[in-house]
Amino acid sequence: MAPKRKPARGAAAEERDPDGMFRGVSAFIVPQGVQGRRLEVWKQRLVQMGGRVVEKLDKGSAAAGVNHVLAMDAKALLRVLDAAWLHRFRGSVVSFEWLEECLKSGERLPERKFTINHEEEFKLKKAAGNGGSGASQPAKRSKISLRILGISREQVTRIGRSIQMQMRIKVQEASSGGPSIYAPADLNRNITKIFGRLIDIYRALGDDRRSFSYYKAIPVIEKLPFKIESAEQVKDLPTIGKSLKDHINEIVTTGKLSKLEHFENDEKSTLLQSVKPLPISTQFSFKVRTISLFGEVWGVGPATALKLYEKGHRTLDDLRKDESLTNAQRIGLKYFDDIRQRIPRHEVSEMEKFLQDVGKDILPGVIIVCGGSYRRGKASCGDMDIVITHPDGESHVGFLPKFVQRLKEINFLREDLIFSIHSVDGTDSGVDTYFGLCAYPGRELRHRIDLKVYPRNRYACGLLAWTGNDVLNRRLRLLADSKGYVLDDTGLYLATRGSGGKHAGRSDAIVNCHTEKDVFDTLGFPWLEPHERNL
DNA sequence: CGGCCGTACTG
DNA sequence: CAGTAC
DNA sequence: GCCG
Repeated sequence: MAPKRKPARGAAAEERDPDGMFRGVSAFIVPQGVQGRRLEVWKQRLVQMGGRVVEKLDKGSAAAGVNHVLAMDAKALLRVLDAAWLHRFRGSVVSFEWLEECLKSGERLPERKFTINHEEEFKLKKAAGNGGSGASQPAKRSKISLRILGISREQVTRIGRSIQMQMRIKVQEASSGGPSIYAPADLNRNITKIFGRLIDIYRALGDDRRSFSYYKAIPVIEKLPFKIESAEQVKDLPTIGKSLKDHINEIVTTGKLSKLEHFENDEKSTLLQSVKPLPISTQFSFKVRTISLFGEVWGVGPATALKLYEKGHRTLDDLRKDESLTNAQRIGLKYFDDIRQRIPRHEVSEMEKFLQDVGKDILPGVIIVCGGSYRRGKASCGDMDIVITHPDGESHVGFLPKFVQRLKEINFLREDLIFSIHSVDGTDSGVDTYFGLCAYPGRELRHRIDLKVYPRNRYACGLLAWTGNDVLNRRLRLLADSKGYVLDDTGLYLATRGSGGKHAGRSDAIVNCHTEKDVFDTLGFPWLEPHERNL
């Protein structure tokens, strides 16, 4: 991210003493509970005396060198910043009193006495009302024995599943004890629920970009410690622009969103609408739902889902009869219900161990790690992402085929989706890939599993990419790009830009990164433990 | 207004 | 190549 | 959809 600092407005008029008492202070100011006029004066003073005011806090990443957060009190503070962020924040969090006293006395007073105890306030709030959630995640290896027969068969509504599942998980994790860090719960469900539906609708229609905009807004809204009652409270939140603000306004005033009603009731509002003048009816909701359902089949995306719908298919059973499906799609269909089931963490843990045992038998020293949401500490996983390498840098070659074969022999791997080998010929950076279905030993229920084998010198980037989450991946890649690199799961490269502007390509040589930390360091991104990568 | 991660497999 | 997936 |  290009470090664009915005000089505090008005500071230009006065001159600035870089050695003033606020030298080194880089502050974000929570503008609540204080008059704007007064605020401006403070900002001005701060800057005049060597400080810096950061106007916008880019949450998620460590906000551009901010080392002070100033607020009226804990309450105001938590209105704007979420507890999790504050918990991670290493600088001082002090009340405006500090600023006032410093200005009054003319010297920089110790900050200790003015520290805002937000942790305490948060706990109080939590105890008082809605249950907060713990960002606990220790996730030690649970040595639970395997004879657990029941598989939770919660019937997830087809529509809105992704969001709901995310929430469910969050709640699940929350219930384990530990120091309470983390954000509030359900307030504003009225809004996020509707956005969740929009996400699915737009995704089903193939408008991923738009879908993603709603997707990004949800966590931002969820983190708010209060119930939104007016669009005003939300107007300059990141990810919430004109349109979303209007949506929120409508939802909080009328309780619903006409746009969504349209989508669900009225055919004519569709984006996919072609020439035919379809009769107004409740068909759209049905169509969206159906397309959305089809799109949940592995290998079926928006385009294919639409084609299938227009062919007249309406149910998954209809699809089963269709001849045009690819191999993988057929498998996805056959095990549709299986794949949908989430895998309890302890089972993933056992399967990881199992894979390690089988692996080292074939190739001593082989490193096999389960990445994905499992590595990020989640309580349950949608699939398993297995990342593999070997310390010696060469004997990983040819491992995957043997591994897969063995895993099939012992009935762990069941169906193939994709299988490609490059370690031998050296193409694709020598990365071998297998996507398929597996079953927990002794069961038939299928799970999605991905196996990726990397040469040791590319392993760090592979592990990083396959641990995710996708938001972090995107952020890192963007950051890499801004710093003249190209990052993907096979390595970190020096970008070779053509004479023009755009990314022309990348150098052949990878920047040496032995560990994930090396990648973070090279990019200048603050290190995040795997469990901190749930952005 | 254009960009929105970057790359590989399938058919 | 478009579509899909990660 | 949002952002610069």
